[in-house]
Amino acid sequence: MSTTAEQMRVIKSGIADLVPEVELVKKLDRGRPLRVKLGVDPTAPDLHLGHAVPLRKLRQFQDLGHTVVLIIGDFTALIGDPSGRNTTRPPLTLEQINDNAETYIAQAFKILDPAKTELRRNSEWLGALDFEGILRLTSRFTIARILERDDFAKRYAAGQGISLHEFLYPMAQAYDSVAIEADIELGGTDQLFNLLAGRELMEKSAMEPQVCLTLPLLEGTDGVQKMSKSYGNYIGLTDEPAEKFGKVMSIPDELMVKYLRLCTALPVGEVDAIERELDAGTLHPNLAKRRLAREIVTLYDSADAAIAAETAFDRLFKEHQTPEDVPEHVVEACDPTHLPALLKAVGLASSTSEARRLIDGGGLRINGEPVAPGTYDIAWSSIDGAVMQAGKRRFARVRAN
RNA sequence: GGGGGUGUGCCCGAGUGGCUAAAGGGGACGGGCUGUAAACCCGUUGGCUACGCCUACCCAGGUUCGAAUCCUGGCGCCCCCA
Repeated sequence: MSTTAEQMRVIKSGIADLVPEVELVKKLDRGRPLRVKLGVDPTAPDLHLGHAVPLRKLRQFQDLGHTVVLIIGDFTALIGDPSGRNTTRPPLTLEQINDNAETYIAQAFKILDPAKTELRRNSEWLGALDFEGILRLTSRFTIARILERDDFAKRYAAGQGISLHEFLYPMAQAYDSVAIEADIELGGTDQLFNLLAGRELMEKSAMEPQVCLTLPLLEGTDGVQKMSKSYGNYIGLTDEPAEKFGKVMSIPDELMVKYLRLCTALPVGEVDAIERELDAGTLHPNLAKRRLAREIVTLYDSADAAIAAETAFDRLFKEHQTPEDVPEHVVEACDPTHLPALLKAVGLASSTSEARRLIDGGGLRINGEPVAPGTYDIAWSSIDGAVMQAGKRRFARVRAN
């Protein structure tokens, strides 16, 4: 195992906060593997790079020789983490939770080392609590303390209503830490309160309290909102390599280093070097971003897939050629063909109205040729087997059945 | 238990009887520029084989020539008092 100083350098790379740092140093100095906790909500079936951030950090811990305790919050999902939300979440059904948990685990092990991972579900101990146990647990917290949590405070002040069971979320999560005897718990910055609750509860339970490590929230491809499926700005771990590559290329420059640090397996020193070169202007941002996109595709798919994705990317955006794998649609031949209906049928537009807007806005090309605004009927001969392009990156080919 | 408020398009938010498919902003989409980045400029943003028709302002009724706007009942959310 490497020295404490070396470990700290890796651990601290890219993180938001570490409270308290001295305690982690003390724990590391003992030279024993730490129990590193991450609790996840099986609320979304598909993981994206945002979810992967804490998982990557866990992987770094594993590579340093520590043990990861991954807790599937199958019980807390019944509450739904209110963090960062301004409304109560609809609770999931047990079936949804179990299904989500399955896909979560499968995807998480694309990042984690199974040999150094202890997989637990918190229904194991939370489900065993009876009402008395719950009363004992809740007696350790005060309303005033809970209301210190930023999002609760805001919602309370704004009169938005907080369901009582949401108050229990931090306590349940804290109890997880007690149950598995965590040395350190990871989470997003919006999790700090919950992490500290775990620390406090451990102290009150006469245990050595866990250290809290927070990671910055990862902005999505829009560069503003945190990455989330509901904002449509996410890069999914199971996205097609070409799509993954393209999405990474579209992130704002300012986010590149953050992505390199939090989403790739590059050594800390190398990321530091890239950052310096970017700041100094000796490395072109576009090259750095390509490197980033390759790293990410390589990580989740393969090196070959990364090369193929980059080639396809250049073909499309540098040489302005149509991609090789255009989805083909078989339709009923019709002469003349009503273009809006066809675009809708092949999925290039969600409605005929939208299709018309696309045409009238000059956003439609057939075999690379722009279609004149107002062209709604078109001869079948000019579209049979042709590649239709909507905007810059959506393509479809049509054939008669 | 009592009193009050509020509910508009993807989101925020104007509108209090006709000129409203509904101001403005955000977002999104399309075009230009470019490194598919950012910034900036322009256009679009309910549906429909479409110079017209249909559906829309929480839901259901009603008043009216005409309602998102008025009335009745319901539902949701919020506040205050007890």
